[in-house]
Amino acid sequence: MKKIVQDPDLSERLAARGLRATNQREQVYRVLLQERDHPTAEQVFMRSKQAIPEISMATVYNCLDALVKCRLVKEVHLDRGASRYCPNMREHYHFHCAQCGGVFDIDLPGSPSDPPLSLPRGFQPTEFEISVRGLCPACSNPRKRPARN
Amino acid sequence: MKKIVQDPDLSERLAARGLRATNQREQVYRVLLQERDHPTAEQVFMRSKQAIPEISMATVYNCLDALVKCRLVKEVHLDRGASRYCPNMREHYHFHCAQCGGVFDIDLPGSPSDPPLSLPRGFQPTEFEISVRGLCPACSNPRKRPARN
DNA sequence: CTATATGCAAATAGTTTGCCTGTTA
DNA sequence: TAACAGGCAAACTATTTGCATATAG
Repeated sequence: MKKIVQDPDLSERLAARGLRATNQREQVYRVLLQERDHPTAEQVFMRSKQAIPEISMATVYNCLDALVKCRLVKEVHLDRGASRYCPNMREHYHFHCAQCGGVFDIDLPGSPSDPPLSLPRGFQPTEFEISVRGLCPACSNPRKRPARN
Repeated sequence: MKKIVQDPDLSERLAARGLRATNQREQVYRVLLQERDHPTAEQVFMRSKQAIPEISMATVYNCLDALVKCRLVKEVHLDRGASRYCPNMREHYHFHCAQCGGVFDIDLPGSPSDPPLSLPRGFQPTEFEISVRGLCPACSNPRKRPARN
């Protein structure tokens, strides 16, 4: 497929990170930016197919890996199961609702790039991954809005 | 296999949680308590075979699940890849060394069962999982002790 | 004696790889 | 036009399941 339309903004963001701007990469990134619900690779695949029907799962994985490696996207691991992808690069953690399955970004208190936890002497942290399970506001208040599932 | 030896301490701990005390369960739990290096199911399997050569991988998974469900053991998710298992039930988080691969338990500051993070109004946390990647003391100080890998 | 656990093998989910073709820079 | 990306199918890793037999309580 020849490249038909290219989104100059997305192309530039990719190029700025040293990534070739292909339709597939732009589409995968666009999908992540559009619905920030922390989709799995499978979900990204489904959504991307709407614009590029011939896209393959392997390409979706390749694109996601490329976006993660160049730090435009974060890979999120909640429990076992499929990795989820998140284009929010601010320091934040994830709240995973046990009832509705929703994943919420929650900003860390304190100044950015300030370690959210103190570590014993000698440990040099490079990356934090924090996830909290429980009930989100809607699901913990069933009178106001009954929990779906 | 008839049960030959039973460790009264482990049996009781299992029974106290409503679990039948089988040789396999005791052995799996014993393996976790002996070397607290956060082994994968595969590693638990290998070590358990030394005492019970006929133990199967499916049984190891069953035992681990049972131990996790009755809250004698925690399942730990570092990056993608195999789940790891940890018999330390104090509130703590994990430091995963990017160099040597070691996993370290680090106690949370503050009083136990005091939420380690503040959550926005309405979120009801039940479980925290915190992992930090980086270099452990030995690996971040290569002059004193060069990093293996 | 009965509910539950084990062991085996086959099935599944998620992800990765090899290889050939197509496209970007 | 060379290096890199895409598509397809097969491989792989971690885990789960179905079912017949064995065992704990």
